[in-house]
Amino acid sequence: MAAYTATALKAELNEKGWRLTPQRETILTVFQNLPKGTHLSAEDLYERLQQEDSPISLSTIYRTVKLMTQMGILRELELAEGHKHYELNQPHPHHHHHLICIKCSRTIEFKNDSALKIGAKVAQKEGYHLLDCQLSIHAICPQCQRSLIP
Amino acid sequence: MAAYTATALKAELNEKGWRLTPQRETILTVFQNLPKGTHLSAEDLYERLQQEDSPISLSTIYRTVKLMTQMGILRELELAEGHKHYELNQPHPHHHHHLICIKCSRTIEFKNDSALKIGAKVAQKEGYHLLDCQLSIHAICPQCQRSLIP
DNA sequence: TTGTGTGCAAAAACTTTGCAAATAA
DNA sequence: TTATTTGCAAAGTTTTTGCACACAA
Repeated sequence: MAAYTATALKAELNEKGWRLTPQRETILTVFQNLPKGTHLSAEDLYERLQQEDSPISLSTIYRTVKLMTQMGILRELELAEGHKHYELNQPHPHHHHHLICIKCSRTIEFKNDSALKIGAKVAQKEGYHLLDCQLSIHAICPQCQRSLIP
Repeated sequence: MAAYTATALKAELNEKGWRLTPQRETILTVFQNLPKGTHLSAEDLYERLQQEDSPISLSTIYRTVKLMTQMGILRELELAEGHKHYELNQPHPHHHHHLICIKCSRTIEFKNDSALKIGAKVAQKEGYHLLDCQLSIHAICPQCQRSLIP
């Protein structure tokens, strides 16, 4: 299941002088066990851990998701107004993009290899080290097109 | 210069029962006169209008950029931590994407027709009404790769 | 004339930070 | 041992909202 083990996480952290803590391991595990298509906000993650009786403070959650995003382990998604969502940053065959309704936030995931290739090419050309590549389509879903509510 | 006139804006607003106000017209003009590659946060726009002696309240600015984004006139960019940036949502030959350094926010714009085409195709297939399509590449720029600061 | 839009101030929502205690290496 | 990490509480930032007045249609 785990594409990325605690051992690998530890190695990568240590390489930069950071440490593997139970909190970091727990958070990684939560994301690895999430059903496909699920993404969590910091608050979601906080509540989920409380319910699972492995509470982690909100500060630590914010610090950890930021760290993991910068390591390329998580990706930060802008799916709805007001807060960010996170999901595992998966490699090629699982990598995907999002079509998002700006009215109701209904989101559809889709895969597209060329978008990913374009991203890799542009990053390489400019000498940037690629972390994540997202094709985000902002649109209005069929239901909201019909709705009269602004 | 203006790809989109005040008259066109008024027509589009009125169609939905909204009104063309001086504030809305001013904000559209600011974006139309922005040099290529410039994007403004709500606060940037607020300060700029103050300096130009056409002050508009922050609330109105937030309300207006949101409205114009939902109309497809502006696009909302997630270029740096903490706040959104806005720019004109321009059609085909001017449409572009962003390569963003997650450490220092250094941003490079690039054009890519296929990314735009993919976006249009996916939206159509799902029956969504397309507003904006952004290929966002999150990466670390050459300078920040060399830097030792975490 | 009438319902929409604005500005103000206050509140809300989300995220970050300082610090002392805990802990991974 | 010692520098990193955590949790807590407080603060910071960005954005939204309620309301009375102004104003576009």
